[in-house]
Amino acid sequence: MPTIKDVALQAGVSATTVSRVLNNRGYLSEELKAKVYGAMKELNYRPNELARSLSRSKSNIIGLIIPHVSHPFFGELAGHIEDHAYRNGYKLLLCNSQLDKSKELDHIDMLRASRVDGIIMGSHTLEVEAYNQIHLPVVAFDRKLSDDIPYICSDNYKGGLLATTLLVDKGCRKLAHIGGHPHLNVLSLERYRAFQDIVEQRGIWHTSLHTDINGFNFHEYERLLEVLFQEHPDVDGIFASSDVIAAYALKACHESGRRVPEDIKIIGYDGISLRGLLTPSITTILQPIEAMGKLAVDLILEQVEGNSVVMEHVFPVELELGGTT
Amino acid sequence: MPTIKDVALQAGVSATTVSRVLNNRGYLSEELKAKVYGAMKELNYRPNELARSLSRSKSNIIGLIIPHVSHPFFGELAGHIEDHAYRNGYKLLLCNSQLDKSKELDHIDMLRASRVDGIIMGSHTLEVEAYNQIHLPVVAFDRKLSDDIPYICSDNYKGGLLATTLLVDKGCRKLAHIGGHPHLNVLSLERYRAFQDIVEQRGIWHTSLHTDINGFNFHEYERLLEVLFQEHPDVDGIFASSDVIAAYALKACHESGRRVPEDIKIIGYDGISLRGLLTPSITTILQPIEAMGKLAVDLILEQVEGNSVVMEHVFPVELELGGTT
DNA sequence: GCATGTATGTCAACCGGTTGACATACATCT
DNA sequence: AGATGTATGTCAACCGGTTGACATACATGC
Repeated sequence: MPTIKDVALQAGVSATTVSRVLNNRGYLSEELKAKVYGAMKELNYRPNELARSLSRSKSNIIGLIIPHVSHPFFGELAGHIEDHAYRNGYKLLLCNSQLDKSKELDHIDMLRASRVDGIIMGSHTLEVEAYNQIHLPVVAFDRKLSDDIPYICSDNYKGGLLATTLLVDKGCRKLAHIGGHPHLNVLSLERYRAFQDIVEQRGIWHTSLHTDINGFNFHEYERLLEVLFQEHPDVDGIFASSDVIAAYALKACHESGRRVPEDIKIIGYDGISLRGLLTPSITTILQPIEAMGKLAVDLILEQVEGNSVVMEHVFPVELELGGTT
Repeated sequence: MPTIKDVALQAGVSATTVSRVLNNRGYLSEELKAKVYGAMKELNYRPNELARSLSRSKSNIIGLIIPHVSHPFFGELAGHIEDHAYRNGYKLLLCNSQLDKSKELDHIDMLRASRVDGIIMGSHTLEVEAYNQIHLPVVAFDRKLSDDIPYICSDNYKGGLLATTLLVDKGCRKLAHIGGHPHLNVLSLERYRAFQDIVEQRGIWHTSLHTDINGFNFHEYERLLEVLFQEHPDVDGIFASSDVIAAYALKACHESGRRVPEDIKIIGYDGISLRGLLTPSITTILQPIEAMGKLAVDLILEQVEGNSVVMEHVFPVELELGGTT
């Protein structure tokens, strides 16, 4: 690959001048610019971003750590993040943590070594201390990591309220909740808190199952549903904390001869675009995924520019009625 | 962030020595290593990968260009590629082309400027010439770009054969094929060729619709199905060139009161893991997505190491019977 | 006639590592 | 005693850009 010196030679100017043209600094005649750009084109020259990043101490790379891109929710989120980063001249380094602590730590280390300008954490299986030592712009999804790491989430409590209320109002009397492990300190647990508040307040029978709602091991969901129907065959309403789980619940109902929504009702959470693909389409709580991804990038950029940012970003949720309620 | 000089100072050795320890070059006593590693730990030091990459002329980054990660097939593929790249000490720079020529070109340019060690092309909307000018290790999915760019695909013709034969054998007499645009020079068109060969050979009525099978605009699929059922309400078999399209076909059938598989049969292609989520689960042609992603990374690594590689990699496909046939 | 703005050039330091060349010193082996 | 292996050090060049300092020269305005 040609270097700036090759371009300088070709154009008959100095390397400094080429750099000036490249960065539009100082006085530059149209003539000179044409000459330099011409030489670049002839040599098919691209400035070495590694060298630029090194001398500027800025890589224009954002790191993204999520459980796994193959999970529909995170795939969509990652897609929006890449789109928005690209529009702002940033590149995206993608990391799947697979919800494995050592992998997540490795990835954080690697991103720091790569001198990314910031990290978006969609996975956070570690202790808060680990995140405080990053010393880089960070944005977290769905978890408050510390007082100076901004976080983005949907209005989880409200979403849980809407979902549970709908099930109860539609006549469900034996409710099951399927959500994340309580020991993971994520904000989506608020959905469960809302569920509990409603069922207890209305005196409704309920049970709750826990799993990795952001995991990628979909077979676990199938087993979970099996267990649920075995232990509580007369459950008539399920609030699943992700659309993927809701989809598996729907499938389990079909396979066990339960009619949805007549015998049992199901509501999910997330609003992944694949929700419309199912029959019946699942009732769900919509999170504004695109806006959330876009904001994550913006919050990194603001921090990169040294601006102070608001720490808490709660996005409104919306109930979307489908055919499962 | 501390530099190698800070570590050297802290450990009371020279920067060269620290670099030696870091890269395990020359004679090093355990004592010295302990001293240097101790200093690194104290300072929370991470070598600057930008500087290393620059001086080694090797970034350990692989670029991946796909239509969009939010498309389930490419999300899964990207997931496996990241997993395997990570295991080999490589990082992944993710790019969504959105099947837009200028975006794809921009991304190629950007990856070249970032001095990635290789590019995996899952999107290729440009003319072959554009790819020949990359002058970097490249691997393509589902398209032969030139004589020296290795490519990976499934046995498309065989897949098309299996799919079409199944529909015919199960009694379908009015077949529709939904696949990619013929002007895109992709190998998946072989699926259509197999379809044509079978239906013509057996003298079966057929029609064909074209769309961006790798696109992300799922609403287009809905419109397409609407058109199909309006123009040919008596179609009794659909071969969709992706599972996502098959899923939309299934949905359209449900909504229009068609019974699947009694009134109409559907078969997809890809074998995305979400296929099991639908009811009935869709019959499909399985591609070994994980193995294909893994090979893409391996082919880049082989080229990076200067080894010659086999150019054509056709993976076997498998028919998976679901409930839609 | 001098200040100011425009247009280009050279030189060297710097970003943070890597690497080859060379020096030194001690231990061991023959 | 000399060769060889082990262990560390210094120095400088290099990767490919960026940037500040400084020099020069011509045009224009007052």
